[in-house]
Amino acid sequence: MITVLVDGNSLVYRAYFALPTDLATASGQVTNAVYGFTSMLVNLIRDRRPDRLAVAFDTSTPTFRHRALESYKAQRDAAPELLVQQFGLVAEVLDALGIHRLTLEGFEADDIIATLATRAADAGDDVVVVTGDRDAYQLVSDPHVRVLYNRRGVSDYALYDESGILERTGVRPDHYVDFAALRGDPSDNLPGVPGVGEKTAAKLINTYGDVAGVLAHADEQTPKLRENLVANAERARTNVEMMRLVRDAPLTVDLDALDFARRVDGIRVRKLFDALEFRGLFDRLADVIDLGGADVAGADGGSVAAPVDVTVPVDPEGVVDDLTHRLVGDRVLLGGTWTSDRSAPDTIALGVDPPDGPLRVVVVRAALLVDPVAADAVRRIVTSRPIVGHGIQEPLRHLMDFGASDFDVAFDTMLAAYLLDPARARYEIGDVAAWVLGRDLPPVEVQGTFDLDDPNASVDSHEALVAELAVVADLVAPLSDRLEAQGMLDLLERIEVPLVAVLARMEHVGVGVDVGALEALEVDLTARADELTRKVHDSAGREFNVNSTKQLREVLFGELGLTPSKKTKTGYSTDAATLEKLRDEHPIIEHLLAYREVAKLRSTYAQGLLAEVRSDGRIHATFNQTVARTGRLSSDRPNLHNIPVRSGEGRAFRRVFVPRPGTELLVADYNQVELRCIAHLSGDPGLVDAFAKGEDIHTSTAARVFGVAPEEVTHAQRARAKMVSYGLAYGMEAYGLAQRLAIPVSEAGEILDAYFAAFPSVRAYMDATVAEARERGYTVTLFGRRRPIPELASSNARLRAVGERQAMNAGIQGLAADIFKLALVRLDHALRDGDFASTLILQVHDEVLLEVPPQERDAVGSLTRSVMTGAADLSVPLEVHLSFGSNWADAKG
DNA sequence: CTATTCACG
DNA sequence: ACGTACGTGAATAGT
Repeated sequence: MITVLVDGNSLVYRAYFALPTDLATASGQVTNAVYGFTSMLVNLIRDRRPDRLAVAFDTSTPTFRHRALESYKAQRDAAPELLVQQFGLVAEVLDALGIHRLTLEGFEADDIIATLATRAADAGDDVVVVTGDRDAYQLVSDPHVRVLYNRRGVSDYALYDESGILERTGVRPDHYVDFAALRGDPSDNLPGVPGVGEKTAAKLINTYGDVAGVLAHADEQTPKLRENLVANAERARTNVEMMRLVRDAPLTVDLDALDFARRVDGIRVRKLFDALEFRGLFDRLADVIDLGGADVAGADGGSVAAPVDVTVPVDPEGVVDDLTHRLVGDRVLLGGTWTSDRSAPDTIALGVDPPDGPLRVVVVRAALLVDPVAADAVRRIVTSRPIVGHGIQEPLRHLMDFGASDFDVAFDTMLAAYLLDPARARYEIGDVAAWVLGRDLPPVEVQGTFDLDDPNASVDSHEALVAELAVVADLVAPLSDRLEAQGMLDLLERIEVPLVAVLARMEHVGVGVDVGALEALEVDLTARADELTRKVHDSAGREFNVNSTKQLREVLFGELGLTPSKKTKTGYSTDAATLEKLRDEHPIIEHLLAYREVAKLRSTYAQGLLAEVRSDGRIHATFNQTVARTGRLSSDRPNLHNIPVRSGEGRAFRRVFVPRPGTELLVADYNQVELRCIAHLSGDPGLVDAFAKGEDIHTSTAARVFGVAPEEVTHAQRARAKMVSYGLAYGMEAYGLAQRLAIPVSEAGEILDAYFAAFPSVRAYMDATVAEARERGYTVTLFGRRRPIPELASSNARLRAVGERQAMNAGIQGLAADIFKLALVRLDHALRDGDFASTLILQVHDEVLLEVPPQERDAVGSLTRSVMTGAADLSVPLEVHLSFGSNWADAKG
């Protein structure tokens, strides 16, 4: 017997915030929460197949928790009006679906669920509690109960059993309440013990068993922790009472009354869903429960299906057979699906498109590739002929796990689409098909063989994959034509396409991390963040969430009466530049700035990077080739392009990036590549000359701008010149320069004027670039890369100014990106052609990291330098700085 | 999901 | 009078 108990309040609340409130009926009734909740319910019925099902809600009467604590009451009263008015509709949906709604005066939905879960588990049911409230973790102490926890949105769930809770929280479910009481729960508006986070709370509870035990042993803790425990003992005890769910609430409903019929009055449901305008939901519902015939709708259009010959081999021998006998052709189509964390493939799809017959596809399930014979067959196919696909980087990265390494990528439809319009948010195959071919993904008529006993092997489940390969084959020619017509085919074939395998290899290899050192940083930063939080609270005279700009605003500009400077959309800004100006007004500012720095390092870098370290002790980030509108690459999961370097404190994180044993790290970076691009593009004699002579560019710029001899240039003048040079690439104005240099706008204006007087061609270039872009509607880099700038045609002057700055920047940043990409491709090829063991592991816009065995040090050093300096032939030389080291920080010196 | 803040080139 | 430097990604709070 499967009993599913849903916390209605929690999920309706989640749905409301997950979906936009412009989801409404024609008459204006907002339905986002009802819609989201109903959708969750349908999925729940589909995935869990409940025999018993109930949804519990809070009532408006106060409970013992409200009586105990004022602050507890405050938060519920804050529920938005647009949400409150949807609860009635939620009830209507549940009634129409024959799902029991439960409420109990004086108790919350949680308590009803705790009580029913306990009863059902005692009766031997398998209980699944569905909620977005972590308090429910405590219920998993019963082995018959699991929690399906809504992490965020309407579809991101995790199912926790006892070991899941332990893994997630660090404590067993029966310890959860005591753990949470120490740590506090912001979503319940219950603060915990200051200085005690997840880690400390888990350690304490696992050592002493419960809050009482921890308090009894407060003496044995470090002085600060002891002090905090003693001072907040009462709060911790109260939290336990607040968080402990009631398992014996006086519910009169009988378990058997919760049976879920799975058969409803379809007409009634249809009427309600029609009124709510839930068309798609009704169809989905029809798949999971019996609507008594009300779901019979007219057949849809029915376009002609392209025949595709698909096989899904069920064993390694089948893989070998199908690949060798069925995939005979000149090129191979490649696609696949993978796990959501991108750590492994689920399937690899391989196809051929013979000119005289239907597309032939073999869908290989990744599980079969553990067999070396199957893996070898796949490897042979993908390394023996040109590859065509849509977003090939991902499958290539996974294929490298199975030993494939030399790829000949012929065409990638995703990259082609990106070059044609780099401003798109997504390049899904369906979007590109609609855009280029003017049609949706074709329905495919699947013929072929598969194992009837294995649902995972069914051809149907691979339909999308097969349709993708079919469309890819159709897209190559039209995309090539368009690129050719726009002069970008070369850019695709000579830079973007060859780069795919290079990036896949870098992702596959990953970068080594000293996990111990990173953990030590986290511990240290956590202690300091806690300390600084206390100092901020002390200075403020009260506790508040320092991370909340809203609360911080109240403290700084309300209670403390400090002077705000700039505004954001929602109120006064509290950013670092603002705080910096207030430094002398109040001691809280110094603590705040210190806190911000430490908190950033802790959350984004210490915790963020640790979470990304794979079991091989390395981080395998993704390098995106179709994200940045300028042609740059971007990095995510994690972003390795913004590892701290400017502050000494942050630089510690570069020390944890280490080469694999037996190798050194080589860092090669272009010297002032964007400024050199400006020099080349503008042809400014002064700038070109300075670079040609190998002068320190910022010093010689300062000399010209400030009218002094180069050896007379002061540090401040050089710093100002540097700021001007870089600001230039972005279209900076006097105001912006003044802000950054903390000087009057008039003075900044004089500096800019002096700059343009010294380098007149630079201004001419900027003007010409903007004019050309306005004319064409897009900019073009030296390598032919285009960037549309629609803002230039806007009637809004502000938007137009934005477009002008983008136009100025696009040619510069884009050229630098093109040069760097070409260097990466050539360097990778040179290393592999030369049979070096050295490998590329990371790139950061103008910098590349390699792991180099000591014996290759000299050869790879000079190879890297020559490839990078030779990547483009500009009117100024490209210079490259090389350094070796045992970590990223050392190799920067 | 949006706004704010902050890390990098 | 108004805004004021380009391009990214991640964490957090709050709606």
